[in-house]
Amino acid sequence: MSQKEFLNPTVVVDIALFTVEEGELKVLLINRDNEPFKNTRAIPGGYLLKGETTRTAALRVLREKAGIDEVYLEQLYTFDAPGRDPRGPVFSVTYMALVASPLPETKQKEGVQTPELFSVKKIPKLAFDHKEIVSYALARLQGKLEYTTIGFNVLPKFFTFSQLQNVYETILNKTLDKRNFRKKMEQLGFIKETKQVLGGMRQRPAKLYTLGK
Amino acid sequence: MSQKEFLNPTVVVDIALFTVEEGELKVLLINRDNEPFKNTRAIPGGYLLKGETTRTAALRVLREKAGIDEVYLEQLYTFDAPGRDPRGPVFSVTYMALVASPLPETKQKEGVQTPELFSVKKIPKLAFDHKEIVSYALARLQGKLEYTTIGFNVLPKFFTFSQLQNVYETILNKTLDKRNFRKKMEQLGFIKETKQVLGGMRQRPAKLYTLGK
DNA sequence: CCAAAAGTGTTGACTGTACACCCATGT
DNA sequence: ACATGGGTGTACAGTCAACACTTTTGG
Repeated sequence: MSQKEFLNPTVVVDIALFTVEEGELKVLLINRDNEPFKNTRAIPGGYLLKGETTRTAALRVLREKAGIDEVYLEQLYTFDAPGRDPRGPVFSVTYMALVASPLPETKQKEGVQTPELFSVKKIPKLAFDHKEIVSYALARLQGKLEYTTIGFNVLPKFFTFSQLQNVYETILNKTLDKRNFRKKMEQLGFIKETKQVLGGMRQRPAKLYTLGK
Repeated sequence: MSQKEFLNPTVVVDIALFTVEEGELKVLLINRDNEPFKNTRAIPGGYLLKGETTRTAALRVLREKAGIDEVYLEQLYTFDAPGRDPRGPVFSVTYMALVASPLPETKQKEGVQTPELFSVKKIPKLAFDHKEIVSYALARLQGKLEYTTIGFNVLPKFFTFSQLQNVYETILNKTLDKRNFRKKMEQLGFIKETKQVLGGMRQRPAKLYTLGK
C-alpha cells in the first residue's frame, strides 16, 4: 500500500456560537464574501493551520472573525461527507461555542464581514452543511443543559435567578415554573449565593448567585 | 496566506468495538505488530484511504481486521492532540461499534494479528491515547443506554427479556430488578413481543422479543 | 420431583408539577 | 401609592424502588 493512497484531507473548523439575548437563543453567522456560497450566510470557520489543534484554530477563528476571547468551546462532530465542499475533500471538525451576551463590538475589518446574531428560530439559508451543524449543536446544547453546568456559559459570573431561568427557558424553548426551577437548581447544587444583590432597577433587588458549591 | 500554511493531517480511524459476552462488557483489541507501540494492545484502526469517508473506512477496518460485516457504528470524537502519534500530526476520528456476540471467527491472516476481546474491567496498557478513546466510548454507551435503543445492537434480532436485562446490567455494571426492568421496557415501547419462544433449555421457555413497536 | 430461569403486583418513598400571594425597591 | 419583578410553600400525581412467590419446562 503506497503513501499515495492515503487521504490527507483539508481540515476546516466550523463553530456554532450561541448566546442568549433578548430572550432568544441566537447563533452567530457571517456573510461569505468568497466562492463557494458567496453572499450566503455561514457559521464562522476557517482552515486549520500548521501548529494548531482544532481547538486552538477554533479560538483563533473566533478571535479573528468576532473579536471573542473568552469562550466555552466543545467539540461536536466531524463532518466528512463527500461533496460537502464543492472544492474537494474537506473535513469539518465542528465546535459549539457559548458566550455571555453582549458580544464584544466587532470593529469592521478589511475583508472580514461583520458577524451577526440570528435567532435560532429564524435562520436563513446557510452555506455547505452548516444547517446540519447548527441543528446538531442545538440538540447537544439542549441535551446537556439539564444535567450539566453548560448553560452557565452564556451568563456573566454573577447572575440573578431570573437571568438563569431565562437562559433555561430560552434554550429549551419552553416556560418553566419559578418555584420549581428554584428548587431544582438548589438541589442540583451548581450555584451558590453571594452577599451581593443587583439593585438599581425599579423593583426589589435580586440576590446574585455564582457557579460552584 | 499561502497553501503551505495549511495543515493537512494524516487521518486514521480508530474503533472501540464492544460486545456483551459471558456477562461482561468486552472491547476488541489487537496486538500491534509494527512500531510505534509494537507488541502493545490497541483498538483496531487504520488509515483513511482515498475515496473513503471515515465511516466507510471504519467498516473496512472492522471487516479486514475482525471479519465483522454487520455492525452498529457511531462517530464519537476527533482526537488531535499534538504528539498523540510520535510520527507526526495524525488525527484520529473515533467510532464506537457494537455487535452481537459471538463475533465471527477470525481466520488467521498474514500480517494481521488476531483480535481478542477483553473485559472493560481488565484492559491492558494501550497504545497511543486509546485508553482515553475507550473511556470516552464507554461513557457515551452508558449515557445513551437508558434513553435510546443503542443497547439492542449487542443482541440478536430476537431475544429474551433476561438477555436484554443482562445487556443493561453488564453495560451499566449494576444489577437491576427484574420486575421494574420489565415495566420500564414495556412503557418505553422499544420492543414488541413475538409468537416465538426460546425453549430447549432445562427451564421454562422464554418469550422472544424484537425491537420496534 | 427437582433444578432452573420465567413470569407476575403491591406498597411506600421520592420526585416532578401545578398553583397564588406577599415583598422590596424605584419612580 | 403603584408598578415591577423578587421571593416563598403546599398538595397532588406520577415515577421509581423494594420485595417473594408461582409457573413451566428439561432432566
